[in-house]
Amino acid sequence: MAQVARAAGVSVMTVSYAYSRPDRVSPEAAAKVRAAAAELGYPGPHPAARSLRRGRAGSLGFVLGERLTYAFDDPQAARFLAGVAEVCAAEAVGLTLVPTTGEGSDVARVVDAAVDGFVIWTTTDDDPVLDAVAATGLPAVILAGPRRAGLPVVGIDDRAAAAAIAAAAFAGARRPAVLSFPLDRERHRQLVRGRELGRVAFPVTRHRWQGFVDAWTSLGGAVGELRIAVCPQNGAAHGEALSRELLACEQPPDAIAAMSDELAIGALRAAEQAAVAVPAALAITGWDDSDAAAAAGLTTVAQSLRAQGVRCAQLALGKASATKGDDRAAWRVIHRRSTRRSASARER
Amino acid sequence: MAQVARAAGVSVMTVSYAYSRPDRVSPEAAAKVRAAAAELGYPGPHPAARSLRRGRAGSLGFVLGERLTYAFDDPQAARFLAGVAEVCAAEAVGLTLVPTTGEGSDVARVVDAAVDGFVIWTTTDDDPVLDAVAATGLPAVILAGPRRAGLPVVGIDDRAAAAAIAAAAFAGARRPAVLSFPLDRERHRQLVRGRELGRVAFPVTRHRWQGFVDAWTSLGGAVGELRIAVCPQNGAAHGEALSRELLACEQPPDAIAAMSDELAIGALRAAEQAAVAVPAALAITGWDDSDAAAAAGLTTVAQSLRAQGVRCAQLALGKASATKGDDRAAWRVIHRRSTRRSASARER
DNA sequence: CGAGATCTGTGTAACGATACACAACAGGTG
DNA sequence: CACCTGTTGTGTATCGTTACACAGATCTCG
Repeated sequence: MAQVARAAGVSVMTVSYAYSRPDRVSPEAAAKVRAAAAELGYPGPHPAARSLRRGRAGSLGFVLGERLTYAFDDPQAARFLAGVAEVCAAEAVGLTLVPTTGEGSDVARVVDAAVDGFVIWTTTDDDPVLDAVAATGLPAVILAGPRRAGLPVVGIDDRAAAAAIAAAAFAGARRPAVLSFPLDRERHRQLVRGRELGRVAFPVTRHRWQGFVDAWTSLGGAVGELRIAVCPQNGAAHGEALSRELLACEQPPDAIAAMSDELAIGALRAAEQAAVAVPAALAITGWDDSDAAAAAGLTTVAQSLRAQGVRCAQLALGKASATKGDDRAAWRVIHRRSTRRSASARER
Repeated sequence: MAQVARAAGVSVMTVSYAYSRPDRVSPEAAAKVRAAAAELGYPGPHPAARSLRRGRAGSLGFVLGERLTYAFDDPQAARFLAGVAEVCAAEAVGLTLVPTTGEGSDVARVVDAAVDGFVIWTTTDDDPVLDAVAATGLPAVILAGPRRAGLPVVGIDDRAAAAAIAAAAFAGARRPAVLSFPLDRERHRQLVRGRELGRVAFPVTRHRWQGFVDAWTSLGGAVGELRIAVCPQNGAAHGEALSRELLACEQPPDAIAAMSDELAIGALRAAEQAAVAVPAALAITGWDDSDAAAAAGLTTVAQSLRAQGVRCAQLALGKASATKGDDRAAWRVIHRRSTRRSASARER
């Protein structure tokens, strides 16, 4: 920059202003600076130096407990990130996906991210990444996730929503089952009975599970009767595989509540292959009201992950102020033909 | 850092080494530093300062000519980004999505991104963002896009692949049509005849179009007979809407070659609704071999955008060296039941 | 016509860290 | 015991900007 200043016959500050606040310099001076810069091949202010001096990075950090590619493998994450990205674009701020591998050693990397705040994808209660983020002292918002002193949480009331959708799924059922997200980072794929579940490290999974239990017990059932199929990841293929296992059991389920539309659509496919009638012999519910859910006629929980992404980003960038307590987003159950609507209506 | 050094009774350099190269200091010194840092609430080295001094940012930039949310709205972009993210995670480097709105003024923002290199999503030939990226002097790789002096391009031979898939789509057809990506940033949604196309600013769209023309003319047809439906964005809903328009014409097409599986799946839906038999009355082809294409029995071009993402990221991070000329990825046509396979075989 | 407001240009002092070179000391070795 | 090697700790210089305060020139307006 000093060289450009010399070549242009002006001071460094004039050069600096020519880039960062063009209205602060005369058109002539600006022209001289541009010419000198072009001559010398000066690429403009160095981002790191600018960021150091200004005290802000011009980017929002996004953190997952999972390995980084998860952000693009899970459709729910993509919907959420679209909302985050929307705000970033509007504020002319970058979106930095902090590199994570899903192993423990990532903590240090969080600290190395040049960002002005963090949005944290829902993770386990004890994820060390949360401590690392908190240690930076930067504003951070957690999606639907574990609560951490001082950090706002955005999300819906998963337990209540789960109870509401499960009421539709389980009405008139005798052998209910659940297609679940992972319980923790270790146990990834299995079939369990409701009683044998043990500790569930992911708060979202835990809350939805609790809601499903609420619904079933309030219909007069026992926790032990609920079967739970844990899918290793969100995705129709996983839902299909686990549903096939469920349907191959001696006493196949007659109702499946899934924690996402993708898993539920997998269940629909498995039912079709096994020639099981939906909803007559098997009621199925999803979660999220994706386009595919609408096309498939799936009863589901409508929530806008995109809107929640927007909210998280605004909070993390200080463009909105936090509400007292959690930031509860709206949700509602959408009844479609994958559940025995009339039966459910009769029961009430 | 100076404060921490004083509190710990060591020099600043010892503190610095304690964070960046723990093996360089004795365990005792490291412990003293940790203790002092915890005491003072020192959050660790400032990323911008570190980045300024070290001369690297620890992040890879991703640039789209479109508005930023496009990265999560287009399934193809998501697949590609998953590959990019994979490399970033492995190299412990961040992935910074550079904010763009799709308008002209974004150029300055590219320069403000603290990154070590750029991966550029396919864009128009004259996108000013390309100049801005080139001006930074940082390594940059363009996906399938316009070629720019010095910047490597990664992609498949779109023209050849388009000719190959269109041969399958158009075999035995009399009224061929194309479901296209946008032609340029202005004209977004329309039905055109092959002749009236004018300049196509997106190289990918142009090359595929040329390939489609190659195929049709080599079957003895004329360019003017080819109809082209320009979809405003990649997505099944757009493909469906435009296909409906095509099928509602006086002389509906009997073959549709789409530039993506998503568009093609929209065409399949439109055909179903209009009760048009596929492939008997209407052959349909896609592009990309997504899971949905396999499920729908769609004839398509298999290419791995994820692998191309990996390649781009490695090149941009200097983890692989460029080949001479373009970096051509592999592709092949997968024949499924959406085209008249036997007819096409007979023709040969 | 003079007081005040506005515009434009300048010098200095940080922002917070690390590369490098060197010093001090420990231990191993012939 | 001199010599070499490896380990650990330390100062200094520097990375490239921009905030701030101030000075001079020009403009505005009663």
